[in-house]
Amino acid sequence: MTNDTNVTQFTQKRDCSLCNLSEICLPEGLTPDEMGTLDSIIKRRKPKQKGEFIFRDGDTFTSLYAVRSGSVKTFATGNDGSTMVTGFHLSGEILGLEGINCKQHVGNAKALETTSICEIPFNQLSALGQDIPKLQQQVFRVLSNEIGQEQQVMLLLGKKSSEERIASFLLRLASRYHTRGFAAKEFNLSMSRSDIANYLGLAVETVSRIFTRLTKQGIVNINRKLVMINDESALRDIANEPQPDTDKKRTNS
Amino acid sequence: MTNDTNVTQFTQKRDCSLCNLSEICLPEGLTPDEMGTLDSIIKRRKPKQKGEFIFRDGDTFTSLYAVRSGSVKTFATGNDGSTMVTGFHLSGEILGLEGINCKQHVGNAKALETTSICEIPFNQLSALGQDIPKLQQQVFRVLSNEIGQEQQVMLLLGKKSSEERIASFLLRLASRYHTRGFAAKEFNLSMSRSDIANYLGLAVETVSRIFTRLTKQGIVNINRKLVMINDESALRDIANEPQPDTDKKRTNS
DNA sequence: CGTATTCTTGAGGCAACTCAACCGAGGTGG
DNA sequence: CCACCTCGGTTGAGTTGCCTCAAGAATACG
Repeated sequence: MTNDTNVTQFTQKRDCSLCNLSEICLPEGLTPDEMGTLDSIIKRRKPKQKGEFIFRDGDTFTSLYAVRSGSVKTFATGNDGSTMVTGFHLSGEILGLEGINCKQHVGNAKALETTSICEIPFNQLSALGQDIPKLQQQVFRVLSNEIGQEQQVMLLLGKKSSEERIASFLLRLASRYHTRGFAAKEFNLSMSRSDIANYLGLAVETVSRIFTRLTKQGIVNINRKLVMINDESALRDIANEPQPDTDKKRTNS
Repeated sequence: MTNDTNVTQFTQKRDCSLCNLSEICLPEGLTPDEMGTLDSIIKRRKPKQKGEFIFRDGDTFTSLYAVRSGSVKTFATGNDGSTMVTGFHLSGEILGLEGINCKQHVGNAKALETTSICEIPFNQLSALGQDIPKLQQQVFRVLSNEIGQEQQVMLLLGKKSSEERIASFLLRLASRYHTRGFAAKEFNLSMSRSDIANYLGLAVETVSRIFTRLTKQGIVNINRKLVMINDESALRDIANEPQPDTDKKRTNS
């Protein structure tokens, strides 16, 4: 869990089998052979620079996109031109799932930093799914997972206060970084305050205020883009989320 | 309740091919042969009465459930015991998609009225998907569609005012009834005000107030459970949603 | 450097919530 | 048949959390 790897290896390993994300990405659970077949359809283009689009609203849907490194935001553009952030995506996550239904992307995806992407042509993936049951299951699983995640966000947006939203957001980011093998207690926010605010349905000022409040309380330490979580338990309290079961006694009081 | 029509034909047509929902449900686009194969795995149990559960939070996931008639609400139960409505589901819609990922249902589903359900064992569906490409695609499509729908709700919850939420909600219901061949301008709310409020992230009182306000303005006519939409265009204005691309302009104001 | 952008901080207003009372339909039982 | 209760829905009054507006501070960038 070091940070030195920020010097992105351009000479990235091209195969899924060599990618350290294969455990949490699409290939999870495939045999080496199957993974090789999957590999053969995946296109790996040159990394996107910050601000570049992966796809745009209305683009014809042809592929899913897996984030290999870096991060991406997805957002919709309202009829009035306003933008509405619908998600942030870290390495190992799949983008573009909304497009399958209508063969057209609904929303935009843009790199928040230098980001490398694996492009997975969907027709070919679908065809492979016919031959490799486990792969079909994986696609189902990824789609289902996305549905579950979004329901979580719906709950957050519908029921939680501003402070709860921020706390949940930070915890969720921490947990996702942790899953990817990065430090969970110290990480960088690759998105702006205004992206965060937009995503959480808050005003920028509110996000800023709560960041400073939580910092003053010593629960976290947020300075510019750098987040340190000092008291995860307190944060979880604020977020109104159950403590993880690492601790034997659950909700004694 | 006026249950005269509730004496539904218990002897309902059992085959997808005879179901008037086949156009919008899972079998959409399958050949008669394929539909027959799909049919063979579908279990049709006796209808659920109002208040009965289809599945509960934490239940082992084995099947998807298609609403054949009636309506269903899905809801999560918070750690504090509070309930949070995550969706309403009409005929032709598929429930339980969130469960695929972890082989366990996340949330509850409960009939809002007498409701008949087709149970689709997922392992068998998945296996059939291997043999019937079009079926695999359909499952992908249904999952993707759910993702898109949920993103819409996220937007609604994150950015819209109470009035916009109500208007959107009514329009969406109308449109869904329309798709199912029911009248779009006049329908029944099978869910309570408090379910609606909970779903939309509002207080019951707010829902009530806006219903009466919209009624006084003549835009709709909401009396008890019965909704009539008098001025769809105005409602769309309030919802801040684009007018449908109909050649004839309805707004002659 | 100067300018632009992002972030922070403060003051004030309003939309939606909470609290509380009332209404009306349905159901129950005397 | 009416008295009573319950429960969902409506309405009003007062409160508040978050937004808006405005201005200043910090940082990025050409």
